[in-house]
Amino acid sequence: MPTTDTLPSHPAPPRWWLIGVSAGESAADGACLAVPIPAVGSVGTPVPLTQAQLPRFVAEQEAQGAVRWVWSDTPHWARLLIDAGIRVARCHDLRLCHAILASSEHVTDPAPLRAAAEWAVGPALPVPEVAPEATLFDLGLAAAQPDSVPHTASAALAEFARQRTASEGNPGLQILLAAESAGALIAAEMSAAGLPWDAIEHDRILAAELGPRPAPGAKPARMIALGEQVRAALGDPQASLDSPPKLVRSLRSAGIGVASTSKWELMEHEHPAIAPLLSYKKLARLLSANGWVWLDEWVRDGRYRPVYVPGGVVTGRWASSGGGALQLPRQLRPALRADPGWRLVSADVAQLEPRVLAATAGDHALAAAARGTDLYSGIVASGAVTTREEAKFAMLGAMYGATTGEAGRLAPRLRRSYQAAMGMLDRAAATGERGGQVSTRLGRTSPLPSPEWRAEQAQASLPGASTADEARARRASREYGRFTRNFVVQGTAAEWALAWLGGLRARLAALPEIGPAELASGASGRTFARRAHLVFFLHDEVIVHAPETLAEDVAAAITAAAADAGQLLFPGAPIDFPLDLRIAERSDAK
DNA sequence: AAAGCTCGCGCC
DNA sequence: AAAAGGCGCGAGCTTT
Repeated sequence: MPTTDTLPSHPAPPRWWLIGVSAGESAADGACLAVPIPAVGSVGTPVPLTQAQLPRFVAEQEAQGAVRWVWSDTPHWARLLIDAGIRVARCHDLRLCHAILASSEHVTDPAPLRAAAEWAVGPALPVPEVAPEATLFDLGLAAAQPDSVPHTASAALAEFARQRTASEGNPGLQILLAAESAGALIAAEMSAAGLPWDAIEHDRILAAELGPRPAPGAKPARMIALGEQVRAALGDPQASLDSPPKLVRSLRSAGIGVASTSKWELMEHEHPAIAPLLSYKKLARLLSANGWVWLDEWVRDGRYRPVYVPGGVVTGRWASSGGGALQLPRQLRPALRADPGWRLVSADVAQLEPRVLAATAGDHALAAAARGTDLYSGIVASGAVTTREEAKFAMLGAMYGATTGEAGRLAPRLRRSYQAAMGMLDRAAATGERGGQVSTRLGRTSPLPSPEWRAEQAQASLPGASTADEARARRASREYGRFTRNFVVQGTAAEWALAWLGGLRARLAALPEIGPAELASGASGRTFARRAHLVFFLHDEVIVHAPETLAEDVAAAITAAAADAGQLLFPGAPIDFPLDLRIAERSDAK
């Protein structure tokens, strides 16, 4: 396998340029300003540009060496560049970075950032501090969020200055801001490129499960047949299977004592109606979530284009909006298919979160268990538990705060073997139970609990509090502790994944473009038709669409980027992040 | 009619 | 199989 061990390092520190809308009186529609920022606190002479001139200007600057583009909102600005075929190496997304800094407990004076509430737009809103003297009027103002951040150059310059001050002297935060911004670029590029999708294979999978595509509004044949079986077994020809409340009533009249229609509960009962009902529910889910309607709406010209929302989850994970990109059922994986002459290079990290836990906590015993490729087998080998399944369940339970059941029973054994890791989790939980904040490795900070949560805790500690008040408050307290316990692991894992993605993007950019002869027929108009590019990212998994001739190089780049990410977050730590790598025409269902 | 809710289940 | 963290989405149903 060819190696890509070293990246061309930046010959000079990146230059900073800010791009914004020109707000001058004489500014025509679409007039922009590019403002050089030669040093902290200084601003060079702005360059006026039309929107049409912008891509070329950006490309010229990129050609002269590393630039970091500062802008209000990546989807807004990157789209112009991507459509013009221009790739930027780095950016600084003011909206996303504002969200991180305004709520970070590592920023000494967040007040100027919090006062600039016009930048607090989007899903990763910091929970506003509610001062005791705040009036309802103040709260109303704080709650009224604008639809988008300001795009003017002057507003962006002011916000950038606040952010520089806030992150000064904190290299962790600076890495996080860079990684978050790289993620925003990648999300925009992945939406533009699309995930190569074989609609015919998708239809084949649907037809095999559901029967041929029915007329609009009609139920597929297999669902009709299963529905009849269920109704016959229940002895209730009118039973509705699509409304949980009605279905519960039908099941109870047939003597099946369920309180809900969840499959876990259904599976506990022996009745001839159960098996066909579970099959029916599975098919109904497939049809409504990823059926023919989804295919028509989301797949065009052989590409599925989901909308990713970087920073959409408080822990730093991405969310998605529309198309359900983060919930694609494994069943449909075979519909992911490379273009002719291309390959899908897929990689996922084996047990990312426990590895991150071992590295963050500096737990040598857990790091030793992770030494091989399978951390859970390593835990078994250490003698803490007896089977791999037990190890997995106990570890997930420890990170999620399980107290009962099998995971709760196994917890003490992990606690003995991995004191540092479990101690870190317990401290994070204790902080959350008190209503405090915790932070990830690089400094993303958990939100404060809501004012209602605080009121509930305060109520329970009053002299006249009822036992019910106390029990409710304790439950809410434990719940928040489970959240902060998980936050430190999930959030740091999300940072590792962002660093991996960002590093991979840089390495892919260093790979050659393919020549016109290798272009797939009909592909010349596509974005990224000539180079290996990211097409999918899901928490601990990436898929790169690559020309066949470059597939091995891409695999090496993915591996090297994973090693880089580990060193960036945990320099010198004795932990690695092994990958499951596959090069194939189709993504397999695993 | 639209908006908002819960349920259930897909992903990690 | 186990029930513990983070999500998005569609369907049904209730409220406005």
